[in-house]
Amino acid sequence: MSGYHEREHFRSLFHDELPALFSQRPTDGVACISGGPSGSDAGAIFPAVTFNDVPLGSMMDNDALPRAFGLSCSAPLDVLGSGGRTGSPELMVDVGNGSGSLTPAFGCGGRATTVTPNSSTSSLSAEAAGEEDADRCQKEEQQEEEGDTSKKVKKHKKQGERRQREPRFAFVTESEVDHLEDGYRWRKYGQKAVKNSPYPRSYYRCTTQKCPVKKRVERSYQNSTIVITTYEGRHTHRCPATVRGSTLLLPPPLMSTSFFQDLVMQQAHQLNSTANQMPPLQQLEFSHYGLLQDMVPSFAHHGQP
DNA sequence: CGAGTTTGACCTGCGC
DNA sequence: GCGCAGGTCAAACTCG
Repeated sequence: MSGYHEREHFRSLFHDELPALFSQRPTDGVACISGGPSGSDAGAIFPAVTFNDVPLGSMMDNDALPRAFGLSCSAPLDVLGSGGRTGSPELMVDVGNGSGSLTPAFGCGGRATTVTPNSSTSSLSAEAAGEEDADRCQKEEQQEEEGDTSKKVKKHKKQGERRQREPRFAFVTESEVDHLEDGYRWRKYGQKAVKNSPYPRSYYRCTTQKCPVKKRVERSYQNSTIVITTYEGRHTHRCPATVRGSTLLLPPPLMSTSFFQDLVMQQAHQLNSTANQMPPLQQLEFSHYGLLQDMVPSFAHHGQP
């Protein structure tokens, strides 16, 4: 089977590229990338939650995943994705601090019929960045107190407001198109050349008012057909594509969203309660059509104000 | 004319 | 402290 090699291919891709994406590696009590230098699960066989016919637009609701796994923004979380060339989007989630792991993985059993015309493969990764924010906020506050007058042009921070960096989720997508259609509207606000890469990195912001979500798009310098899209933040609104009525096209749920969420939250709870033990990998095998479609739009409403 | 893109300058964090 | 690289801003520009 080629699946293993494909998975390894993307895993190595992540190891090469994600350090750049996730340059601020958490240190204490946080998760490590699957199979990474931490070696937490270097040889692990990832359990699979399988779904078919995943609309990428739904997956792109980056808010869904942390909630799907019962994690708050501050939860230590790394999600590592890998996938194959044959339209096999996968999602791997590692939760823990190296002393344990919770690794539900989404594997797609082949045909991925996406709503986007320009994607054939996608994967996902995430990071939490709480500690860094604390430091940053402290420094910002300090700067304000000191009345820094060297800022000639602008201040990035709002007065009296702590800036928090949201969790990030990186999709690795094989595509000829840089900016993948994901159902949301984005406005490009910057582009930077990336060191050691011939391809620039583009910065996008959700155009919806007061929506803080940003995303970065860059190509792999190793494989120019691979696009790495990193989402940051939570959408404060529904996916425009969904609002337009696409939800009516979704198949009826065959497994309840709450069931899945409860299951994963239960695992997370188990992990927390056995912090120093290696929890058994639990395998979830869902081949039901439309599981994620059921999961994601529903989660998109959880925790909304 | 409004929305989106481009691009140079500036800010920030981090390693040395 | 300095330099580098990533990230962001905002004016200028383009496009429909």
